[in-house]
Amino acid sequence: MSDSNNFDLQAFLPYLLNQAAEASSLSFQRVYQERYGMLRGEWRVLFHLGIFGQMTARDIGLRGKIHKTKISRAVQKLAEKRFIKRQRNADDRRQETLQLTVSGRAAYLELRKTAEHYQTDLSAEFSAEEFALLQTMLKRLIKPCAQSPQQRPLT
Amino acid sequence: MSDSNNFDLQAFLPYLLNQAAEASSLSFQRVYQERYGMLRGEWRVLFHLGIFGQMTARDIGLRGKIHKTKISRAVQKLAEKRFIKRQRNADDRRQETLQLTVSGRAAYLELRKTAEHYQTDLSAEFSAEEFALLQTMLKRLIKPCAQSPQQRPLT
DNA sequence: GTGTAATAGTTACTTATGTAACTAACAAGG
DNA sequence: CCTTGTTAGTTACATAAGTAACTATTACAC
Repeated sequence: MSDSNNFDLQAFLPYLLNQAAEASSLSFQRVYQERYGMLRGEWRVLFHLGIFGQMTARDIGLRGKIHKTKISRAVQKLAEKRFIKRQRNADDRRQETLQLTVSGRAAYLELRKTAEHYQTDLSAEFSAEEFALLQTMLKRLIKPCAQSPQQRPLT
Repeated sequence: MSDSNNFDLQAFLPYLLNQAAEASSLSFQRVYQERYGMLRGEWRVLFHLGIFGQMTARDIGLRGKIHKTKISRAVQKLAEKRFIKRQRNADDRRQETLQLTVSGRAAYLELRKTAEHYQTDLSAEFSAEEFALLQTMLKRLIKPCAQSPQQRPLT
């Protein structure tokens, strides 16, 4: 066994997950990229603010496990696009409170609708039970592997 | 509904898959990176050659859906490390036949063993049926999204 | 207060990678 | 042959992103 050539790369979970993540991202990516000129980090920050309201960069990083330099850059781009408003916090002047502008909220709602449709399409591949199980299993995979604060390149 | 804040980012499949892919890659990455100084593209090429024997860069790209420039760079690195042997094909002198050297095969076998252990650990989180279903579902997600030949950044 | 440590966020530097342009080799029609 | 088109693989250029160093601010001990 230690020399037989029977390793199944297509069954190796990190590889499989990576391929699935790539494949499942393509269509959605096209929308936020071609329509709003956003990168991955940007839509993620946008969604965090759309969902949770005003947050600091730190909050977003903790919740989304995103490295602070990625957030810093995404925030700059989103501010240039006038999608978010930055306001230094009076209590602690190191922090900045971020929130969506009107057009930022519009972009968020538009992208959220796209995401919902996309999710519907993806889930149509499976039964409701299967899909729910898939989500549960993925969440279980995420938790135990205590993710390092720094984000690393994928396998 | 179009303005309510109930979108669940943690349930959005491209996001979930991405997080799961990242989390599940970390430990394995540590091994191939710290032990062999390899990047993602390199272990993938190494595994293709370990599993399928000699191949051209083109073959690897087709099978693994990896962009040719990534392969070209990975092949260079692996050749520098003396893990693969490159040989111009006599029939068609554009092509190069790649195969593992003895030390390349040793690295492959070592990493494969690591991968197998790692896979075992991951699968221990679930029942055998659940784990098999997870793999099946991921494969189904990969197929329909006809992946573009160029690899794109993840969502 | 004063000094030390910790935190929020930015920037510099290096490396990685996608895109497109390129070289070299083959194929096929004339 | 010679031209046109295609393919295997590499390289150049621009952009993305991780690491570490940095600035500014706060917290805490003394």
